[in-house]
Amino acid sequence: MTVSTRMSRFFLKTLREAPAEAELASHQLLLRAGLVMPLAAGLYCFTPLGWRAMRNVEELVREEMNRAGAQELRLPALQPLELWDTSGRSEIFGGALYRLTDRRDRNFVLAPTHEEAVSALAASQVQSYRDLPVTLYQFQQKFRDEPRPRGGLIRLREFCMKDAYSFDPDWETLDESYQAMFDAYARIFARADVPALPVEADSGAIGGKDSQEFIYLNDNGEDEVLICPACGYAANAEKATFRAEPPVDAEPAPVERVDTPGVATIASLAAFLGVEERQTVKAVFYSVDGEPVFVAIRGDLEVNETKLRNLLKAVELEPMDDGAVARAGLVAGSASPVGLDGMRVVADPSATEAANLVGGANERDAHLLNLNHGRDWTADIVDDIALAEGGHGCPNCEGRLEVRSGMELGHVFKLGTSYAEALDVRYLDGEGERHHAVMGCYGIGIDRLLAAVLEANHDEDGIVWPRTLAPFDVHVVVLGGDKPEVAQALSELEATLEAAGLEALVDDRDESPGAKFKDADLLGMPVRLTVSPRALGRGGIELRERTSGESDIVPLDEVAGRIRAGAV
RNA sequence: CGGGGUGUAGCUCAGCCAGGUAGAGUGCUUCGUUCGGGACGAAGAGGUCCCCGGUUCAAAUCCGGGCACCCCGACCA
Repeated sequence: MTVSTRMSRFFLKTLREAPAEAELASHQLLLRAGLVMPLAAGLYCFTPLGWRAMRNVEELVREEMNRAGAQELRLPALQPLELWDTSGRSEIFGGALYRLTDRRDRNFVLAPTHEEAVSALAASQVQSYRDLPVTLYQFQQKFRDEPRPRGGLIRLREFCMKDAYSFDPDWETLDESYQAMFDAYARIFARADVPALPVEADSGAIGGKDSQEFIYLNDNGEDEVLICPACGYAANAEKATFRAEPPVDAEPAPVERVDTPGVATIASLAAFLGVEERQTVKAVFYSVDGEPVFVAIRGDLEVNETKLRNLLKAVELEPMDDGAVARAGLVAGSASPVGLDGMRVVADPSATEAANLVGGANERDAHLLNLNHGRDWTADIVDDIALAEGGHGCPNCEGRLEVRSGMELGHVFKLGTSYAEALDVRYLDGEGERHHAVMGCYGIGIDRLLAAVLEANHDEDGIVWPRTLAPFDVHVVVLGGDKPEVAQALSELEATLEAAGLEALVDDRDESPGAKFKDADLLGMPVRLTVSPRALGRGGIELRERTSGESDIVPLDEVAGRIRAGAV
């Protein structure tokens, strides 16, 4: 049973102008339409109208989770710090983790995510392979002490996430659980009218295998993705690989020292010697968990710090400051992996596979010609640590990569056994042998999805809600409400809508017609019904579609049917 | 955490340079008129000029310190 909501009594204020703080379209609309009110940086109050929208987004996600066979549960947001020490993530999360103590000085955290808690729960429940596979999910507030919340609901310090976790007996069945979630995500974003592109993503230092993000390509996004228009390859910049320019072919020649006065960058070195940047080797220095690391990569490429961090399983990784560089005996601008002592050397294959590269001599204003890996220097670790950039070759075809920005709306991730090991999620197989469960995790930021829905569904007049997410099915504008025939028609209309299960927002305020129409456009319900002497004189109610702007006079007894016909 | 910007009525902003009664539009209240795309008139309510300190006879305004918010960057399972 539904009851229409009277705007004269509804807790809602719209704004004629957007507050100055808002830049993104979604942020402006959220404030102008009165869906949210900022309380502090990264923290928002949802008004009754905004909360209806949030609940609809949540319900859409819930339907698809249930359809995919996941089971809803609820885990606490407040958790003992000990749990996070057990998994090792109190350190990994660092400053982003909200910490607090209780009255007995015991340490707690406000959970930024729930792998630990769900694993602890699974550990207590899962015993046999008969208990698997299982996928559990919840809607829960997450707390992250973000250094810079931004963009309205785009990056928050407290937000609602739908987080799901799958537990499988092995990697093969995990593939199925993962695919079920992937498919559910595709349906969710399609139904929410937000175009989301699945891209390969970084799986982080915690281990794990496949990981994909659903990215809404948008100029205001925070994430960079590389896509190949030719074959459709798409990957987060943190993860992307590429086809580098081939090295210049040459037979190894003897090392030769040259004076290079004033040369301290790859560009100036290449220009000075008249060679290409890909014929040089670049040195970059990092402080990795307190230890200096020398990174060598071909001169035309940049280091991907995420790849490097994962490779070294580093918690803290930052470029070395000038003082640390000097203390390590390195000469910035002319550093060399040749004769380097007491320091780990990590190299990208681009630097080890090319012959006769130009590199630093470890003294100011001098470089060495014809450096060859294996002969003149040797890296401790050789692996892909190169950053893919726009214009690079696609790894899968002959195309060229393009850089686009986008918002991460969802993330699906094959975690593996790391949490199962840390928190002891084990089961007995058919032969009586004990194994760790293989996990996957799957997240969607509900608030951010709501923001993306607004980014993707608005025009110059305001919001254009997708039918599935609109806070109300219809927006009824009442004109001349003091006239008996209008009051009579309105009351019949409300009864009709109620009987049809349609939720209505009824603008019965004492406002001018223009003001009501403007608000109806701003609030963006899919259908606007106008009850007025004029429309009644023409034989019914005016029905106007928000999407097309087309309107029609419809007899009262056909209104519900018309609206339904337009619905999915 | 680095760089930039902004803080004056619910909202958008002016006033600050050059110290002296705190303003406009919009919104809100009341009355009347109006009634199909943010109507008109009249009367009203509404401010810790972000905070603390200093200079001065006098500070929204000048000086010092802090805080908050926004944007860019760093960071972001």
